[in-house]
Amino acid sequence: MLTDRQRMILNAIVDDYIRSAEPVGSRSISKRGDVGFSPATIRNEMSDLEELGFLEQPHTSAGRIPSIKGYRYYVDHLVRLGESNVKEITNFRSFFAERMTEIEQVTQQAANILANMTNYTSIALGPESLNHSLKHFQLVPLNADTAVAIVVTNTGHVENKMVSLPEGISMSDLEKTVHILNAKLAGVPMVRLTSKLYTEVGQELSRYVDHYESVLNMLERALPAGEEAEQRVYLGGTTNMLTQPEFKDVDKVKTLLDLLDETPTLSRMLSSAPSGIQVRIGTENEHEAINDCSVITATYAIDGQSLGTIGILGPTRMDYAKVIGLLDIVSKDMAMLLSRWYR
Amino acid sequence: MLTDRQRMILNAIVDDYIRSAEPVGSRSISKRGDVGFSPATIRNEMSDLEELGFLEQPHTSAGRIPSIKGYRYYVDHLVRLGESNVKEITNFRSFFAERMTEIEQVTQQAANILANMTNYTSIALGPESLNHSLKHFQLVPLNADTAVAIVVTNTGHVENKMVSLPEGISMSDLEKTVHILNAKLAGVPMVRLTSKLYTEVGQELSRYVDHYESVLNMLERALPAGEEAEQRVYLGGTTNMLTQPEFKDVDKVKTLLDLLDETPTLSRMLSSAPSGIQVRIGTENEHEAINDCSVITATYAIDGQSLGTIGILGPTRMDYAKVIGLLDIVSKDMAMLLSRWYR
DNA sequence: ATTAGCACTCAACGACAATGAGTGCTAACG
DNA sequence: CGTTAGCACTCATTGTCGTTGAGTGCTAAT
Repeated sequence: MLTDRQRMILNAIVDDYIRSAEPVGSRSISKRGDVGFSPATIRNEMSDLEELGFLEQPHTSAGRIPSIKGYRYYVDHLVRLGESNVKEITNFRSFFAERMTEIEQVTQQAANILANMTNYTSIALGPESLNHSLKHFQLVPLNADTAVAIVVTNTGHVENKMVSLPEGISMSDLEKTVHILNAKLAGVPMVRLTSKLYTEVGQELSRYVDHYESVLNMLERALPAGEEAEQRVYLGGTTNMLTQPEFKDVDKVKTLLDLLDETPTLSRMLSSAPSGIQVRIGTENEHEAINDCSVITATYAIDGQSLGTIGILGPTRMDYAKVIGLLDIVSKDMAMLLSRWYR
Repeated sequence: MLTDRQRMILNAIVDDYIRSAEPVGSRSISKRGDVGFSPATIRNEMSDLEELGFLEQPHTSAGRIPSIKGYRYYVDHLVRLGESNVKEITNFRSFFAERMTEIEQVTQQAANILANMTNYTSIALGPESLNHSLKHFQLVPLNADTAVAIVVTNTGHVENKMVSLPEGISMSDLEKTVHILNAKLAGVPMVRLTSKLYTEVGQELSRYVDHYESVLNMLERALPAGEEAEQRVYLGGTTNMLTQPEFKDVDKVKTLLDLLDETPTLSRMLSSAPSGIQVRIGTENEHEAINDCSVITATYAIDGQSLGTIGILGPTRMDYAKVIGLLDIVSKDMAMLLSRWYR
């Protein structure tokens, strides 16, 4: 579709624009050296490239900037993933050498480090706790009518919630209840807890415990309901975008930051990403607020089971080579790191 | 110190400036009606007020704006806390009518609502968990060498942490350990846990459990260490500031948002607030990033014991009357709401 | 096919005048 | 004597108008 020379020129323009954030003209390309043609020749090619939709001109007497289509071609065919900064990677690994203990911490840290290394904003989606299974359930009564319900998953994730106890329930009944629940539901996937509660626990409960219906009701409220167990979203470097020249306008900043505050939206955005690395450029993103941003996501997995997603949000003019390389490595590292929890 | 007329004029200027964000001139004051003098007279007074340090002039041919000292006088002597928007308050209360179950949720919600009502940024400091005492301790083994340690306080707050188990410890020893710890430390204030661990639990443990030293060591890591149990900070309306005209400069925005990301700094800032309502105007704040902001904090307490602090961060030109009134009511409501947990 | 040459376009910048909101001062007024 | 009308003055803001220079597109020469 494109001649070699056109590819070279497109590549040069995108590279230059990524560095400078300013429209690049024929002369500066010519001077770079790697395209050995005169400005005039390059101009002709640029004109063609514009006609083909790979370039745009902010106004007649300015240089060219890549269009969405141009970036897309660059990402798909031109970007070379040079040995992504070795120093930074070892840096990343050393951070995690001291074994972190909480899965949440690991994810948050990874997000922070990625944001620091790239100077863009990072968004990480923790492992879906719905894939986990119940390890242990516990009720800690605080006083006569309230208790804390605690759920521990096989991965060490803990959720807790306050529940009000059925009136007049006895301590021993409470203990029996917890015992039965653990006996029957340990090992059950989190998603199926509520349904299994009725099929498995119900009758057993009715045999040993008074008012078993209200107890059952209480238990249902105590267990994390499928929907509300939203995947947690971790953000890193939210303010990094403010250093990018494309965000010198406060209104733009506000719409972006407001989007970043909407956890459910982010969650949906990332969880819809396919496995492996995906690049969504400009208007390829659904949300208008980031129509001049790009989002690169990497989903990591163990044995084909997806564990989580980590993404970088930057201006369309972002350093694709660096970010893709980094995400590739980091996502693989994450999978390794997390494998501890998933044996 | 000031004549009645000067007070009236100062009040009018601050009010006007708070509304308009623009230097206010003698003519506009005169037209307001509540100061029945000609522009010329007002000009003379304004000149005096400037000499006294209550007003400032951006440049010779502009109106006046209040100085820090001017705001201070306004806050201390002039502001009238008119029945702070009844609708908004009932609004606030109805939000909490449906009893929230988690103390964290309550605080976060309060922060969000305050931010919405004021259109400024709110910062809330949760109740210090250090005042709480141990209700229940639990170890849930995940596999042969790791377990989740769970600590429940008397207020229903749950902390959890992963610990690696001493090698080759038996299940029954683990159970004994947990049992002993609960027997000995239930009711002990969180701050004293670690110290009591050695004095109270140590020898008991040595009597019943093998390798009791490594077990003790593990327990110490499992309990929340005093320092790391930082008070949690809840933010609301971080992006609200971006709608304020004083933040049309992205650099300013960045320094502010960066400050808001530093949880420990915020925590220190709020926790140093005295009981009751405090107003810190402009440079009265230590941090340079908010030298043109004001922070109003309210600390709420039950029976003289401070439970937490809630604050509003806005431009110096913020609506003091509204915010102070609101904070006063909200902080009292918070105390009531939380009293449930602290009986 | 490539490139030198040239006319043309247009954002960015600076100079300059016009505008007008606001002041300070002086003199008049009740 | 306190108040106010009048007036000259200041200065940020706005708009106009060349100038500059980076960059293009086209044509003709190589």
